[in-house]
Formats: sequence, structure tokens, C-alpha cells
Amino acid sequence: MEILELESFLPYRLYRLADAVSREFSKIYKDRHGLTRPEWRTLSGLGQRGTMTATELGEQSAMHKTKVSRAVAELERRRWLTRTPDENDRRVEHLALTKAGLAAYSEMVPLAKAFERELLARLSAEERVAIVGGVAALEGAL
Amino acid sequence: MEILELESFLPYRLYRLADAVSREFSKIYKDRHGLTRPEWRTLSGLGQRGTMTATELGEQSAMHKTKVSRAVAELERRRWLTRTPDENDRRVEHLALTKAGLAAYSEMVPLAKAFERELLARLSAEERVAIVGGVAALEGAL
DNA sequence: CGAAACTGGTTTCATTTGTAACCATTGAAA
DNA sequence: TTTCAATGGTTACAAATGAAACCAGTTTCG
Repeated sequence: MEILELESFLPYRLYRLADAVSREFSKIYKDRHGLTRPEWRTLSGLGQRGTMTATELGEQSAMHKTKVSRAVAELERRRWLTRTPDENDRRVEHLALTKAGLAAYSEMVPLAKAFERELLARLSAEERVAIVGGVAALEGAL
Repeated sequence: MEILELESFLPYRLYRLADAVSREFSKIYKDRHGLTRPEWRTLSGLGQRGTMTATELGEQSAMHKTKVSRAVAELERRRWLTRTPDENDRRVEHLALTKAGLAAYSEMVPLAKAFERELLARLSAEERVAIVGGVAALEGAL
């Protein structure tokens, strides 16, 4: 009978790896500020781009619109972001971080960068090229 | 102010990639048999190894014991696996697939392999080496 | 022995998620 | 211009998850 070796099956390995990395990284936003992953991505997206609509946020950070909606609601509750209705289309809201939101963002950015740097630092130069290039290639293949 | 580019941030890219691949792959076990990921992993683990305890399953497939417990309960409900109490330690149960479980497993294995093959087929030989090697390297770094 | 401490596995409860239905508004078509 | 499809965003509900408490059974060690 034909057998599948789970440990070497790419979808499984990829998922397990991403899960482990993400779990480790989540400490930065979870332990410090009690953010969920969608909330972190929302904060991060707005910090990076300045202002975005919920739909744009969903596209940029690969989140379903319900996740975006809930994350935005929570960040608003914390007064980390504000909504500004669009002039022309009253369905649309432009989101932007408040001072408090920006403060949290700029506190976490260096930590995030350090995390990535230290992760990659455990690899050789060739391995770094391999993982980054390999991920890019697979992304492109989808 | 320092900015983080989410789109090129490795933890994010890795997670998004794994999520996309996993989502696509899940169709094989979800659409066909209505299995969840933990259930699929449990089936797969037992199909591969023949017999395992819940704890071993958790180690092999990187699942929390509550996930294993629930997945095993569901597969048992379907009569896809049976439990046999251990002779010496009455806390332990040895799990094994029934005929029906094995049938489902051997039906899905070729589909899983084909999925992986077709995914990798979209890459060049160098890219394949890169992704597989890169993933292995990062796994090792954790 | 007999009281911890530990381990395999299940259950409970709160939180997170996904799907689908929904509301309001806009754009296209008749 | 009225109707119908599409779009931005929220909500309701069911299912999946994680953490911690829990229930046997086992081991350790005074």
C-alpha cells in the first residue's frame, strides 16, 4: 500500500514551520499589548501606508474582511485608529492611526525587525538566499 | 519614523504562503470527506505508522493534545479507527485504522502526492532545491 | 506502605475563526 | 427613473481552537 511520509510532505512542513515562527513572533505583539494577529497586521498595515480603507487592508495583509472588520473595531476601541468617511462614497471609511497607535507601532517595528534579523542570523548566507528565494518562487507559483 | 514592510517580512510571507498552500490542499480531505486538518493528520499519521498512541500522534504531527483527542474521537465515531488499551499502562491507548479508515487513507495518499508534485512542478529545479532546502534550514534553526 | 508528583488523555470554557446573511450605498441597465 | 446587480463593511451563528482544570492511572521516594 502506498504511504505518505508526513514529515517530509511539503504542505505540512511549510505549515508547521510558519506556525512555529508565527507563534514565536506573536509574543512581540501579544505579550506586550494583547493584540491578536489580525490586529497586529492592521496596525502594521496602517503604520506602513499611513491611511487605508478596510478593503485595502484586507488585500495588503491577506485577511478576510470579517477579520479586518473586527480588528479595526478593536483598535478603534483602544483609540489606536480613527475612521474618516469618504467624501464621495459613503460606504467607504479611511482608516488612520492615532498618536497612541503610532506610538505602539513604532515601538514594535524595531522588535519585529530584530526578530527577523536574529532568525535569519541562525542560517548561513546560502540558506538565507534559499529560504527567501524559495518562498518567493512558491508565492509566484500560486 | 521607522517602517516595516509587511509584504517582505519573512514571518508574514511564510505564514501567508503556508496558509494558501494548506487551504488549497485541504480541499482534498475537506471536500471529499469533510475532515478537519487535525483529523487528516491523525488519519495520515496512523496510515503511515500503523499504530500509535495519542501522545505519539501529537509529537509526530505537531498537534496539541486536545486537537489529537478531538480528532481521534471523531475518527472513532466514523469507525475509521479503533482504540486498544495498553496491557501494562492502562492510561495508554493504541490507535489503529480500521478497514474503512485505511480505505480513505489509501484513496487520499495519491491525491496528496499529486498535489505536492504539481505544486513543485511549477518551479524550476533550482527553485525546488531552494524551497525544500530553505525550509529544512529554518526548521533546523528553531 | 502512603503521600506527593507526574503522565496520558478528556472536558470545560472563553476566544477566534469562517460562512453566510445582512444593511447601506453606489453603479449599470432598461 | 426605477430596478437590479455589485460593493464596502458589519453582524449572527456555528465550528475550531487554546488554556487550564480535570480524572484516572503510575511512579517516586520518605
